[in-house]
Amino acid sequence: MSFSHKILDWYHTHKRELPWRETRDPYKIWLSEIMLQQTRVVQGMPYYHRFLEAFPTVYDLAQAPEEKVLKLWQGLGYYSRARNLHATAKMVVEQFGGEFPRTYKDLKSLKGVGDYTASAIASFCFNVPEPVVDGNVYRVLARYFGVDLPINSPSGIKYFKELAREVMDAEQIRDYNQGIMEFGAIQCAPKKPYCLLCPLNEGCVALKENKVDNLPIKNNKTKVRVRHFNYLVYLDIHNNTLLEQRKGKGIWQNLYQFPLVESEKEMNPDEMEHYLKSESNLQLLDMATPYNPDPIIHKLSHQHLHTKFWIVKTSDILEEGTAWEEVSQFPVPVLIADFIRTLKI
DNA sequence: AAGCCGGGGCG
DNA sequence: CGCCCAGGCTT
Repeated sequence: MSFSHKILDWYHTHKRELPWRETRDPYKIWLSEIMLQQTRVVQGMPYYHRFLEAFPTVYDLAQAPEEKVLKLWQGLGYYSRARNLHATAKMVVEQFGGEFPRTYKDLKSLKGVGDYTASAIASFCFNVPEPVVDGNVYRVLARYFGVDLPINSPSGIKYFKELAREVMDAEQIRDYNQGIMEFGAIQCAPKKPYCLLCPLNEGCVALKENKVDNLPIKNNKTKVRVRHFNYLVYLDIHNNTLLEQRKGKGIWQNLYQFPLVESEKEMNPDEMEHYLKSESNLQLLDMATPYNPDPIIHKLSHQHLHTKFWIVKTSDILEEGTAWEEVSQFPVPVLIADFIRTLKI
């Protein structure tokens, strides 16, 4: 039996029942695919249901304010996905008459839709014979065929895409694509796959050559950058505080936060006092006090944010401020959301 | 070609 | 603590 037929057989026996597998509606498929980029199924699932409830159609999503989209996305990470999701909803409504395009090429022109996602939507919804190559597929192909090209090198990416196209089942592309990903997620797992009862163990090069733990190959380990954040949690006598929206290039674009002072090293109360006296026009009631004397270390995949929250009480009225009760309405990073939850006014 | 972009779970 | 997750965009 061929590689693809073994995948299909395994899939029909072991597939999980996932909501986006019960439909061919490109809106729902697209939504699920964007959410599942670099995200586990269990993590994305509740967001998927909440989004469909809030935005039943692409028109509802297109008409929503971006803040509402970001708020619903809060906690899922990689927020450019949410901004691109919103932009694409508008594109579909305005340029495609509310209907998703049906070809790989047109799908790939949508914001946030790259090679994988275009192939996924085209094959799942419209039976277009395009192979999907995600992290699962890289692992399955690298092991089964014994490919040691780095999966994140241009030559590796090209090679795996061509290999995926050669071994796919074009006649059953929807189930085959879902099947090979599911096989990678469940059976050919990253760590400790149970090769003893794998239906593909007979032809698996990695198993034969004892390379299962060494494939796939991936280089360029990301190194972590350490930053020191000081958030100024202003409070006036009405319990109003200040929020600002993150602009520019870096992390958390368009999300909200308290006014931020970034420093080279951890700041102590004297340094903060000095900073506030020189940079702030507000009348302070007493010294700024760190809510957490030991920095909270918020870990992103490529940055460690050593963070102190400073309570800054002022006798002035924060005219541009936000009532503390309203703060939780804004889309914020998890770091901020956790703090808001724990602070008792 | 390399870097950047979140948050969570697991061994 | 490092790796991985239904990747994509920017430089």
